[in-house]
Amino acid sequence: MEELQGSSAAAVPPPPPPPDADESRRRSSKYYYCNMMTMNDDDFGDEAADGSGARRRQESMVNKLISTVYSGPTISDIESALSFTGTGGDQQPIAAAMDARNSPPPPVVFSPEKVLSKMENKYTLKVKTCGNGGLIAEDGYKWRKYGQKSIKNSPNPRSYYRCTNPRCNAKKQVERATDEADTLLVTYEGLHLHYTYSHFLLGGGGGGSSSTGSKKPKLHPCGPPAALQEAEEEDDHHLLLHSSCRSPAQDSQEQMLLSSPASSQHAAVAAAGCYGEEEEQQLAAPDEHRDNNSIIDDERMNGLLEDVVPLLVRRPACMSSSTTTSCSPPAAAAASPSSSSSVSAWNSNHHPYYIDMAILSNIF
DNA sequence: CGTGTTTGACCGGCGC
DNA sequence: GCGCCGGTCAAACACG
Repeated sequence: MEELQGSSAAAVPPPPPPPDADESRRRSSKYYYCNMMTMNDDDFGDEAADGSGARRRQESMVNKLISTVYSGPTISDIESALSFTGTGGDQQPIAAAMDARNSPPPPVVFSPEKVLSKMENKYTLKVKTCGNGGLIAEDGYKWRKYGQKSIKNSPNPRSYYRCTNPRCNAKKQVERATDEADTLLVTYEGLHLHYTYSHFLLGGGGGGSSSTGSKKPKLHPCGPPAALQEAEEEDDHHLLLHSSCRSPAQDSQEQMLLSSPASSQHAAVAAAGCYGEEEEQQLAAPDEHRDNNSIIDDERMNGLLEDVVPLLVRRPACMSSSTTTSCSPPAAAAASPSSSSSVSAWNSNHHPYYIDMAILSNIF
């Protein structure tokens, strides 16, 4: 099992200290996670007894689950960070998100440029290559190489990649580890403000990759889940990125989320200026313009959707995993889209809160 | 012909 | 101010 490198540990803000040793123990306990997943109403005390129904209980459970087993920033944290307007201009966005968890939301004075710049962050992941020497950095995004540099004191050159989406500022640097020939150090910077390309492909019948799928798949193709499945079958050490592990059920979740007026991520993206003015208006009042499905389709075509949350938040550790088990839910769903068990489990909670179960399932 | 890669040049930050 | 270094640009090139 690959672990996040020290550099990544430095890049990713460490979780806040646990309130007590017992809490720390429980947080690190898989047993606790399992118990959380099987909690009944009694576990939530007043919240279960206030009569607000299963929805509230689900929200409570989800919030409690996240706040307990996932010490990193969450969707709501990102929202809080996006609306953060504190005077500490140097404050890291993730740190802001972390702080936001323990403080009431500040007044919303939105500044897209400021927020987007604040959201820039770097984190380094250690990625194993596959046996044939190729890179299995199937992170679901499409990268364009724009430079390569030989680095001092390093025998291996560093390659620079940029997301091909013109409205996305995500970048990454790839270099081979000096001490481990089969390991690549991938440094991500910036956010993807769009779907993963594999997400598109799920609905497109697979085969090929994105709009330029006919091109040769070199270092950073965005292979469809089917390709990932094949790769997985070929080599147990292949990496399966969360973003490449989307299941049809996830699509369903996202569509449901997007259909919801309370789609906070939509709001975040729209508010961040990632949509055009017309798009924002349509998002604000979709019923006045067209049905939700057409909106979703158009937005997919524009490549701008819920992926405002960086991989850092969504599950960076997945990349550092050398096994496929860490992504088992989506991987299983991708491998067997018709599997009712995996899909139902993955889609068991139709909830307006977009809880990426891959995050939870890969924490441990 | 469109798209992506390669690679030398250029630029800015930083230390001395 | 100078040189080093990392990051980016952009023209040339490769590929399907």
